[in-house]
Amino acid sequence: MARHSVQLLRLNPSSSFFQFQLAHAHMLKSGLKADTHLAAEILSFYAAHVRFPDVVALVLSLTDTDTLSFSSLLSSLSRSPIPSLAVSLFPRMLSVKPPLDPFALPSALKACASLPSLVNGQKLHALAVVSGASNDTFVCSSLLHFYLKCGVQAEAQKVFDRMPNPSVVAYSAVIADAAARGSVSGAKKLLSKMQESGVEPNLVTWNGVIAGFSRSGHPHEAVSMVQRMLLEGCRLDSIGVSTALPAAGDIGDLWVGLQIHGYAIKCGFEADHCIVSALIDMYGKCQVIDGMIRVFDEVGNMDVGSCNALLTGLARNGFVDEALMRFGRFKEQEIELNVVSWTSIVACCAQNGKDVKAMELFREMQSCGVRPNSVTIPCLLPACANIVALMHGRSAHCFSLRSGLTFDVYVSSALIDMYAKCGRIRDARTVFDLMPMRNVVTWNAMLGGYAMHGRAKDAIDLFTLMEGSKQKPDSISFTCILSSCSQAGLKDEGRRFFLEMEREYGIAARMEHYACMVSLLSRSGKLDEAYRFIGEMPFYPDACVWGALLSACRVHGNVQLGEIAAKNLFKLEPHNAGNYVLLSNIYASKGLWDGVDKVRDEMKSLGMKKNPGCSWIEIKNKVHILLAGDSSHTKMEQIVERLDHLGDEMKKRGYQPSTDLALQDVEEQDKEQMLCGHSEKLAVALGLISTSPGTPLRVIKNLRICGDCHAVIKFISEFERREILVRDINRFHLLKDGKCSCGDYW
DNA sequence: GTAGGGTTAG
Repeated sequence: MARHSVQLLRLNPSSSFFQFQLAHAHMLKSGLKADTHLAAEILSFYAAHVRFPDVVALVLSLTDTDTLSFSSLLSSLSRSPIPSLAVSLFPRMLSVKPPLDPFALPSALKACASLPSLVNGQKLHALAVVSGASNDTFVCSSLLHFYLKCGVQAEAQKVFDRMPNPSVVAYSAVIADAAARGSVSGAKKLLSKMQESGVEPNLVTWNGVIAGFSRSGHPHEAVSMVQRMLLEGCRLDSIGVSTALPAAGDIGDLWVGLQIHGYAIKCGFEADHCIVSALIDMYGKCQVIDGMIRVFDEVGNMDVGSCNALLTGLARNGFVDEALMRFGRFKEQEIELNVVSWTSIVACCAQNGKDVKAMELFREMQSCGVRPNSVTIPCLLPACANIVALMHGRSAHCFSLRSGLTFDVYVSSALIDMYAKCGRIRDARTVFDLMPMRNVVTWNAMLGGYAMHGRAKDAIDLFTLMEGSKQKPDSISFTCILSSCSQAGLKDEGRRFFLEMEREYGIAARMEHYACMVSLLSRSGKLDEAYRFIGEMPFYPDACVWGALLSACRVHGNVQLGEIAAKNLFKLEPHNAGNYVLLSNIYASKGLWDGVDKVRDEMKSLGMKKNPGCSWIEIKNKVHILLAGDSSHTKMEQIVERLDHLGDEMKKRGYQPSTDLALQDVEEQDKEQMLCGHSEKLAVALGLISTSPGTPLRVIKNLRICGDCHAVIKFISEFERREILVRDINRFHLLKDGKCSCGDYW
């Protein structure tokens, strides 16, 4: 087709999309040398109609692109939702003569930064150097931004250092980056240096440093920066307002928050979606529920961001049902809920004991077509871990693998924790070993897993590995290793770690470290030493410390120290019935029934009831709950029958029930009956009758496993040839062939 | 026609 026939198409801005496509098609088919005028017309049409892929297709099809303005093309493509399209034009851009339009580089770098694509950006950097453009202010600040975005701070620093007179933009970028890395002094020094060299910070500088401090956990610094910018004559713009509000919320200073709110109203910023969300968030963090709801209700059109902020604010303040109710209403109103909305509601449930609901919502979000991301998974997994829903946890693992989320440290750390808490310590270790990057949370999850499982040797080996790695142990790592030593009765090792913590790592011992040491000493029989240790603490011991001593007194039958520990606990935790029960058990084990009576009377007069024992067991993807002495389960008759049968078998083998563990002073036979009703035994029996022979069982209990149940389940593991895993409040017991992984030391 | 800053989920 001849050129004139194309022109016959008479393109003008009001031509239809079809006409433009037709012209494009003719150009391709006729193999015409580019008619730059026509091409430019088609290009601008495509760009104006957000048809960016068509733009690229057209440019790539042109044979003569000499006079094409790559800088304007790249500029619009780099700001498009698909910046990779800009990158796809690079080869063509480099082949034209003259090779480089000086205005094209910054846009091209912007595209590389937003992807981000380190390799392509580095090529552009090289090109800038070769073509002598590397001293250009625009090119330098683009390079700076690109390297910071790719996380290559050293390169960014080099670019900055080579700038003879850094611009405001360059200063702003490095200052914001220092602030975001949490370097308060670094950011402030740069700010001073900038002002000394005669460059005044502008709104972007201030907003950047405020956002950096706020996100890096320095909200006080962020707020003081707001005050400083005001003193220096800068006023907050709408972006500044939405940046400053989360910081005000984080320091919980309602007065600051109210002032910013008032200012926002004065400026007429109330309609800004980001500001509305930030306001709701601020009121939520300051626990001003009515303020939060008022802001939400006053916005005319519903924005997902403000809905999400409201859900989080409600959850944060314990209004879980209200959050669920609102969430349901948002769905009915057909608000386009996004991944943040779903993650918020999953987190809300998981953090407030609604574990099953959290898992249901996780499934629902997927069926609504919303893809969970690297934040959703760590929010969900603790719910699976809590109720040992291994199948659900595993399916979240599969999802993460398929979506490439396991590379995220938070996802994998949460997986380690989930597997460990579901009794799959080896799976936890596999996840750990496969991780390309680990942070302190990862190491602690694995160490904590070993501690829970009583695998002291593995914990010590891993701890040694950690000491030799780049990641140094923190206070929590030491809690894990001390707890491992305490579980296994490794007195000398525990002492060594305790000393090493302060001497070599400069970590001051906290309450939980003392509690571990007290537990370590007292449970290995050194009760007096443990008591002396408490006396030498640099601060007042809390309930965990006394609790460790009290439970060791029960194991060793030490009445005198038990009474001292209990007396302190009654003062610290007047409403915790568990402490009364423990003391009573100590008396009962020594046949001191007067003491038992006294404790029972005291409990009665204080209106206290024993916390009921409760166990969970997952059978075929369904979680069953069993309460001590509760006969409401539909299969209770069969459960009791099975336990009776097992009891007979045990008696035949000379087994004696350990009756000293029952709370009350009752007839021997009744005591035996009561022990039968413990929830962990009921759960195990339910597992036995509901699964095929040989299936391993996993049970969780809300309290410490009772000594009699421990003995009975050990027997069951051998008699029924079952591997039974019991997770109690403190640790795991893996019962197999009549033996327990805890070595009867717990 | 070229560079920089915002809310809500861990």
